[in-house]
Amino acid sequence: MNDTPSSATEKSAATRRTQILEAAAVVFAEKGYQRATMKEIAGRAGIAPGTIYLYFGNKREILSAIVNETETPIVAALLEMGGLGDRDAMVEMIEKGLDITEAQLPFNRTLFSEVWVDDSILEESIAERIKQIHQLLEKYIAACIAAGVFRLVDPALVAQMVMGMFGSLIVQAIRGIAPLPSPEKRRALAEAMVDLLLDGIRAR
Amino acid sequence: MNDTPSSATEKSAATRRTQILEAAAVVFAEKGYQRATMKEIAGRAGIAPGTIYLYFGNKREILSAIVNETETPIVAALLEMGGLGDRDAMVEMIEKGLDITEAQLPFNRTLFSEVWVDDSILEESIAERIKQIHQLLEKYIAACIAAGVFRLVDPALVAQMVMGMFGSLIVQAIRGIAPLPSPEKRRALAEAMVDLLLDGIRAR
Amino acid sequence: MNDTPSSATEKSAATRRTQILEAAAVVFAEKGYQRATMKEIAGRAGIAPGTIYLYFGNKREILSAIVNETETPIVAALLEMGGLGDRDAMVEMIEKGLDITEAQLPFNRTLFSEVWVDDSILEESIAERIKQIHQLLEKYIAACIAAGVFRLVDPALVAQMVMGMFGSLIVQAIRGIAPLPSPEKRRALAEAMVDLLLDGIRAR
Amino acid sequence: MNDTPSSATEKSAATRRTQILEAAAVVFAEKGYQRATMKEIAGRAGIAPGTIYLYFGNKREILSAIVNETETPIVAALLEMGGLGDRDAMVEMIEKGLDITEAQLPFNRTLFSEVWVDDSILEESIAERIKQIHQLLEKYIAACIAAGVFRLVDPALVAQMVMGMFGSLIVQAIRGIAPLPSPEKRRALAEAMVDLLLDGIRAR
DNA sequence: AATGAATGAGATTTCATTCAT
DNA sequence: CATGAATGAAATCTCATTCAT
Repeated sequence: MNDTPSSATEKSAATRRTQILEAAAVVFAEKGYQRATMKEIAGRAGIAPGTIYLYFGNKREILSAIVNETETPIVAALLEMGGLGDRDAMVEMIEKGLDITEAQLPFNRTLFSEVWVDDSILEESIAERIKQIHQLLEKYIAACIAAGVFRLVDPALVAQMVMGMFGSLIVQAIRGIAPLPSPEKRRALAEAMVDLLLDGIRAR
Repeated sequence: MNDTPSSATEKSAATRRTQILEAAAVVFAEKGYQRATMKEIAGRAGIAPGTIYLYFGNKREILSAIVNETETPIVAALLEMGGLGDRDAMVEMIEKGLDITEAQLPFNRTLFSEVWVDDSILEESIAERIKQIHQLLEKYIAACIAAGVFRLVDPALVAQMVMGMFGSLIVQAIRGIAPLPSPEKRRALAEAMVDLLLDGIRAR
Repeated sequence: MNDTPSSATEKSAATRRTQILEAAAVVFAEKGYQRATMKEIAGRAGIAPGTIYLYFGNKREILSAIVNETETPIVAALLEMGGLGDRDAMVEMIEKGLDITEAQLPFNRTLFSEVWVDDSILEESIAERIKQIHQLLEKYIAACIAAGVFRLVDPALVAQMVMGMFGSLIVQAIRGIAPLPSPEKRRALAEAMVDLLLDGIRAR
Repeated sequence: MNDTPSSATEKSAATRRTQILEAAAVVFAEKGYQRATMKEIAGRAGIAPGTIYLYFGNKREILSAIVNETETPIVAALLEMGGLGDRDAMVEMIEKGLDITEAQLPFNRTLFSEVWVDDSILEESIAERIKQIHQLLEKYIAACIAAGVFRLVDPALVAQMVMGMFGSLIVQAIRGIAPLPSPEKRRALAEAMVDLLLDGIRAR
């Protein structure tokens, strides 16, 4: 029988593509899009530079692929969220968001490095997703208000605030300033966040 | 052998430095650090590329200078904040923050484009400032709790949330997705943010 | 482990070679030698790139083969030409030359694109043929002079002029500036050319 | 006073441009456009590769510049030609054409190597010139016919034949197969060509 | 014999940096 | 001090050729 696939040769086309995307995501995350070189991406993927061009037309296309082909499970999670204004549902939602965030760290780091200055990618993909999340949140909040569970606030503003809260966590983690809390502590964090959001900070 | 200052070209060393920094900040903001060329910076500053090297050792040094020499009036503003848990003081603080944010948009955009992937600059300067702001906020919140104006929350968490809320506004403005609200509307926004923070969203 | 010839893929070695040469001639004609890629040649031939190397050592060898293995029916035609100084024979010859020229357009275009700068191929093959044609023409003209049908002119010069006349037609057709005249008009053109050559343009 | 400019530094912008064009013309003529490398052009011009890009946007632009900025004194010569059907005028014209041809050999060789497969350049510039020459010749011939000096021939056909005659000389010289005749012999050649054209080859 | 994915040398082009003026 | 032409290292991308299957 054959020996275990040890070299780059033994990969299907789909696998090779993924292999390149994964290597690129890592390098982009480390160096940023501009500083990342095709040579380094190839090296990290264990293939020759030219090989990349069998799967992607150019460097930019790799970035697009990363952006477009990476799933956003956060959206799926939001869609499934039930229980209007239910504290437990919200806590679980936030906790799930933290888990997803951790899984997507390299992806997010890539985004922030280059997409930031590339309007075409931003407009096409990222903005779209952010808007989607924003709208889902807004709708949920509006529904809670209609149901009398939340008081009369501006749903758009609250949605943005919630995303900002999340963003601050992501940014820190991406930048390595502070790691995301360990899985065990995430429930506590999620509860604190939800309580803050629900009841504010004013003493009563 | 000529000596009489004949044109507006005559500048003191300090002025010339500033002139370069301002031009660079604009170009960095538009193109990102990597895509910005020394030629364009020089062009925008109205001088020759070679001249830049009389004032800065290399391109990176210009970025460092921008980061390090740009003031952060937000810190000063925080230090002056009085009135523990006073709604009006908080509203005014937030409003002032929005004004400062607008004034610093190009600077912030520069940061996000490159500093993001440059640990040396980040660690040295940016993180320092962010921590400073964070600590000031945290201290203020802790004081409010001690004074019995805020209920017993985690000051660090609240500080981070507040910064995240702000961040979400800044990010949108930097990216041009949505402009900052006009000065007239800022007070209303600030009030909504403060009320949200103080009382939460739960109906009562 | 399959073996039964199942498709039209089965070709004898000679046929496969020809198949490649034909595909290459077309691609060379369209793109020029340098711009033509092995992949495109393979694609046009309906085979894989690697297969080409079973029949040719490298790209250049394909070009050589095209040049060397393509017949020059013009030479055969010249050899058969009879009737010293006979207008009809000359007209028919020229007409035949036009037909052959049309049939060889892709081949000629290939030559002009690359052989032009490749002395080895030029010297080996092309120059040889041109000289051959030149000499046949020269000999014919000399014979006509000896027979008293042509006046005393320099046979070499006339041969070159005749080839130049032809060349001007070929070049235009190759370059697509003006198509070769339609078969019906070719006789008229051939007659005009022959009359021009025989009697010149001076009014008498 | 200063020593004679020995290095590449001592050139005005216009001279540097010309210097690059001349080097490129030589390399293009030797290798053809595709095979010519920027590195070699730079080497031949005695400058660094990057310097070329201070004067030309890309490789193709160099070719265009050669094509467009090279004069065609042949047109000027044709315009000045007097004496309808006058043998001496025609002889002188042809002789001048041979001189010009020699002076433009590298330029012409460049054209043939690449322009051949580049329709954009061909259409824009070359075809234009060829047509111009063709029309001037045609007009001249038509005038001679009208004046009764030439018999009733197709002016377009004769123009094309004349250009073909010339072309055959040029091609040989460009390819190095046979040099152009020495200046002393050019008058004899020109006379032979004119006589051939005027009186044909038929014995009388 | 045939395949076609992989290779990697080499080409074009960019741009931070230098230095003679 | 200031200039800006020149540099040349380095990046992206192409494609003839190889070779395991």
